[in-house]
Amino acid sequence: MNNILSKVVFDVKESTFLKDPQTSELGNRILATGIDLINEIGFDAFTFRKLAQAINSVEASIYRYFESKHKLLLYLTTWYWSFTEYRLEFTLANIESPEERLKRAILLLTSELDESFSGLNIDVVKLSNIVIIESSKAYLTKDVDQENEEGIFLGYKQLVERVSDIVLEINPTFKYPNMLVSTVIEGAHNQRFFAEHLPRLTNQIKGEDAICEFYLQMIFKTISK
Amino acid sequence: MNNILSKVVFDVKESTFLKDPQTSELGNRILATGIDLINEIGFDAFTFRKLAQAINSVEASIYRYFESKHKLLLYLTTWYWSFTEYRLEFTLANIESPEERLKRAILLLTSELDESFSGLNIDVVKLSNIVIIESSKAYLTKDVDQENEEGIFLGYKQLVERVSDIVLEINPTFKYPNMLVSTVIEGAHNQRFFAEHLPRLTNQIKGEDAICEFYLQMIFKTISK
DNA sequence: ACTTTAATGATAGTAATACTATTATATTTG
DNA sequence: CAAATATAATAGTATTACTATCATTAAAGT
Repeated sequence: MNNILSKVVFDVKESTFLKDPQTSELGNRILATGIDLINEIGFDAFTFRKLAQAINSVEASIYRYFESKHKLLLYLTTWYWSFTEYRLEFTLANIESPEERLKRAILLLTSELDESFSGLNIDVVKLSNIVIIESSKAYLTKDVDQENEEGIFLGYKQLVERVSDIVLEINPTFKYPNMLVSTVIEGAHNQRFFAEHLPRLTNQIKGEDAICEFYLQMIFKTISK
Repeated sequence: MNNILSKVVFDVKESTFLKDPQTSELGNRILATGIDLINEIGFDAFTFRKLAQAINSVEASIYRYFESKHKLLLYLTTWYWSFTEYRLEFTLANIESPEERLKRAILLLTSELDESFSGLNIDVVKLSNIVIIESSKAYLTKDVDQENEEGIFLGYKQLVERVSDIVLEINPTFKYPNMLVSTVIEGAHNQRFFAEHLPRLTNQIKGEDAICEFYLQMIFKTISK
């Protein structure tokens, strides 16, 4: 799907930015180098001052795009969900069997992103690592309710509901589709993190992607009648 | 189990504190009021200055107990895991059937803590809310590896492995017991948070604790042959 | 009772963070 | 060519996350 991507714009809620960073060169540098830097030093140690230095600019200029580093994180995660939903639609296109659709969806949501996508100024491999480690910090705050009202999490909810709908196609009486899907998405992030840093909390099996395998089994068994 | 608790000491790794807060009056005030304050304003807005004011003391005194607010969070979460493991052993005592043991374990890990436990100077209901919202921030940092080496997450791993062992009793060929259990623990936290703040990511069903029900079903179906 | 020690309080200070404001300069657009 | 816009440069503020020093008080040892 590589070169199609240059023609696609991924939705990001306007309330995450003051000025759309994709519309200027500086804005794009903020995104690209921001992703690099967060990846390298972690979101907690990341500051706009450090980012400004890395792009040979100044703090004040970055603040014209983003109110705070938290808003930048929201921007990046919502961009990622929009990107993921787009990939999902591609993956599901022309597939009829709901079981096959669900399988493909779960694989997409749980596997490691390692392909590079040309035509994007955003390094999605690095971004997906940021999402694994930092995205929960985007909502685990005292501002969730406010930000939720502003619609910031709409993309994430849509993604969850899209997959939930496939679950319901397979088993219309299953009572917890959203719970199942959000458990899988967040769980897969956690397990990737555990595999690298706290391996006793997970299981790694040589020659297979245990995380994908586990969640595939889990989801199909759980929704079976 | 109420009054037994006053005789029990829960393990907390020494590397989380400089001076054991449970051994002094000020230390205990730091814990009790710290929990209140984190609960109220959230960990991000929480500072030692604010805590010092709340207990009529000074920042410097708190720093004699904890190196940083992050270490205090580690202290609280490891205390909580130790407390949870203790409750788990109580809940499983004298129960033989592994299915019943697993059921009880899952209920304990996924249900809301709302009983109060006398004989403790720590408000475990508030602490469990902190664990739901903030505990993942304790490990989602660049210091995990270091802190893991210091043994800080041992209690959590033990808890996971204890429940994993029951899973293996029921199905010795199941390949992903730790993954399953850590998915349930972290998932239950997420779902409690979603139920309150991002309800479209979960499913709520009148008259039942959907979170417990879901994870019970999920776990038993997933490990079935 | 007297002395040492330990624990806390009071105060001060530093470097970094998370911003806001102002002005100057360069670039684009109408 | 004028007006608007974007960025850079500089400065400044309040808060955070600490560290250091010294005085006071309380407890413990002899």
